[in-house]
Amino acid sequence: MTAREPTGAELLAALSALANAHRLRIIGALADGRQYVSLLARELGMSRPLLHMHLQRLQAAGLVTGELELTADGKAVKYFEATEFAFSITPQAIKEIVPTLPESAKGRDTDS
Amino acid sequence: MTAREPTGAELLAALSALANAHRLRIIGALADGRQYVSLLARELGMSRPLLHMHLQRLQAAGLVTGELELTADGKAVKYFEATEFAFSITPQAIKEIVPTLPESAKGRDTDS
DNA sequence: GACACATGTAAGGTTTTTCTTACACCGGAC
DNA sequence: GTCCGGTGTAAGAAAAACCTTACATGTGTC
Repeated sequence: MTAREPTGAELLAALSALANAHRLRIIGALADGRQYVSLLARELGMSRPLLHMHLQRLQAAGLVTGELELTADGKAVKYFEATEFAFSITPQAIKEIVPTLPESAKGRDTDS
Repeated sequence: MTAREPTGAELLAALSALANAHRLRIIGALADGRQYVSLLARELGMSRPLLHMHLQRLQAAGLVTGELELTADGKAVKYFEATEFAFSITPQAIKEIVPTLPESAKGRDTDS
């Protein structure tokens, strides 16, 4: 089930996206199933624009996916759901992805 | 071997601490074994004060531990090592720690 | 038409994080 | 004493993240 080991950039993006209490609650709320933005905002007690921003951040990291749908009565509603990610975070795992981090070639030894 | 499931605050602190390329490299460098600050700074190509700050952040999250030692020639050197943390990050795991997040009782819907 | 409810986004301010520079201390070697 | 290498920390600027308010769109209902 483990799709593929993430690259350094991907892991960093995921960790950054999850390093926020609001976004953890969003993922927690979506763990059961998909939900649309306005209702999710009411459930979580946050403003729509704020939720929108956090969802963008989570989607950019590949942690959630959004899909715009049209209900029977013609309303446009955007449903989000959590992707089935699974990260194992250990010192050893981090050590292995460090070489794939961006600008990891930056810390060159003293070439002077 | 899994010591104990982290609380929401602990997980959030760990994720926040790991959401940084420098700190990932620090953990990666310490995955092999302990090292002292000045040498680690040279290896990673960053200034001592900056490394000091990042180590403080990692230590505050419980991801590294520091120990001040005196070498045979009387120098005071501070060694850091990575703790043996292991986090499994999945939507379901996040859902379970959400209730233990600080101020999680804030956005509570009208229980009615 | 006005209203309710869904979407999105831009502007702006506040707060947090990040990083550099500069300073302080201690102990051994020259 | 001066130099070197280790420690720590404070001040302040720069950058990024966070959040609110306000505005824009569209559709169905009254």
